[in-house]
Amino acid sequence: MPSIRKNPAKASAVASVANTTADATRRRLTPADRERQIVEGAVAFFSEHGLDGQLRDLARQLGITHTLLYHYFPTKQALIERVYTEMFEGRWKPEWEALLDDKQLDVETKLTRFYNDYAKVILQPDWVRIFLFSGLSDRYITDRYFALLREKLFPRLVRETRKYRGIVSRSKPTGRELELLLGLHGNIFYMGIRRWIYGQAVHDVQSVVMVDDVEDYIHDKVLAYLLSVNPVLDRKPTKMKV
Amino acid sequence: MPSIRKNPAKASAVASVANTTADATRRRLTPADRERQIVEGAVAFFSEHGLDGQLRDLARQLGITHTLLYHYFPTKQALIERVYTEMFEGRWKPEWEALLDDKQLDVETKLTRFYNDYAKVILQPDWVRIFLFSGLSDRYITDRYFALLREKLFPRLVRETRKYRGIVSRSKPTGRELELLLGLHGNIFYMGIRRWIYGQAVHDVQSVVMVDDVEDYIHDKVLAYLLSVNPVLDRKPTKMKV
DNA sequence: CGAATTATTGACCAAGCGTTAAATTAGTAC
DNA sequence: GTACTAATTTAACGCTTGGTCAATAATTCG
Repeated sequence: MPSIRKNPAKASAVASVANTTADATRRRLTPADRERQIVEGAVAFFSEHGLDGQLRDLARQLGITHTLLYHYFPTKQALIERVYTEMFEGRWKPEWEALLDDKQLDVETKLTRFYNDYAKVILQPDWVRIFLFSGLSDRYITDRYFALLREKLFPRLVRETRKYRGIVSRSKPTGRELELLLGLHGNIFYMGIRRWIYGQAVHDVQSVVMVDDVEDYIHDKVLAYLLSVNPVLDRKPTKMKV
Repeated sequence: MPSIRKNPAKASAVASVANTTADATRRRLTPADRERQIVEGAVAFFSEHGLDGQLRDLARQLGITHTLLYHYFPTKQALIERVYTEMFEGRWKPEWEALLDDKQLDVETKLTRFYNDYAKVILQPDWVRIFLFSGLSDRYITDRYFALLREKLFPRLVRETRKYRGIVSRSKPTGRELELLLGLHGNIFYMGIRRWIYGQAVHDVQSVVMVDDVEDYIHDKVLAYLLSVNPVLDRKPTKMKV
């Protein structure tokens, strides 16, 4: 076997893409570091190529061989699940619940603050794309995540909305109540879809920036939701013939 | 070669799944029929398994060999593009433009009627799923489709919204105007996402029916949009410190 | 420095992929 | 029936995939 380590320079050149640390010649990271690197690389990689992306490509992107991945994760699915828990379960902030439960703040303020901070977490390419990839395949993460929302978020938002309307009922939310609420929720998520799925910033094709305006837009959407909630929910569902 | 046509019964048994016509033993369709069958099968298949789905599986689902697909479509991509044009380009109704241009009807009626009919076209599993699959991969169809919307739909909706507000300006829509409008648009599309991507009818986990309520929900959403458009667009974008 | 540890690699496998070409067989016309 | 056409299948190629395992070499510790 005349293989004398073909060309270490090539490998590290590729590795430098993912390597945050400057040292490009270093190999043999400590297991903890390597594992971190793999997980973070996997997030970016799966986000772009989907969960069907090839491990060899991921490895190449990290500047390692694909077999090394198997040293840290027994199977591809294990790596994927690790990505799931790290990205989604781990990013839910309990303080959001506290914020929505706060008895001092008014409803508009709470909703605006919550969705602004929430948006900072979920309105990111990795989050949005992996979430949809999962929804389109086995729904492993979307199912778990919606269970989380149904338990910790939606009841609070329904309660706050009712408080805003001057209603104190603790009864099961109606279909229209939830539909309107999910409208707001999806409205905000749709900003991410447009940007990182469709690649359409739409409101201004030139400046894909939009970052600065996002808080204003979210405030707009919360306001629009609250403004509509009374007239719409009081409306008789007169079926309009089409 | 001792192959005496292994087991024709097996093949046609599988075929019967996709075969609408009763005759299960028939093989050798006319080219036109076979091509239709392939395209329709491909729509359902790609919608479920994504555009990376295997041709062998599609063929099996149709009860034919995968090589026969190549007799009708030179390459997999050709088949996909055929699906694209048939499903998306072909389903845009020019009458929608006429409806929105109608000078007799009031804005609320027009928007409600439009989105109700539009929803009937796009709020279907094949449409939503293939659209997102495309957005997550090469964006071939989403790019083309958004070009369509930007040309034929959004300007009309902006114009109608302004008419509703009592404004006649023909100036380029502002970011907030479009953001609000796309909010409505995404709001409706999000109903499809919830149903066929997340598998969450959410408003009532039991009855995944919802079909009857959809018209009411859409009317709600249009109403909510129109109600919010004045207060929101008149609001000073005072950056709320968070 | 030398030995032990273990992170990392190269070669390999079986299965599955899109695609091509030749063989077969169903339908049709005489 | 026989011959012709073309729809359909069988067979096979080249490539990629997730996964395995023995060999290699960087690091650590005495």
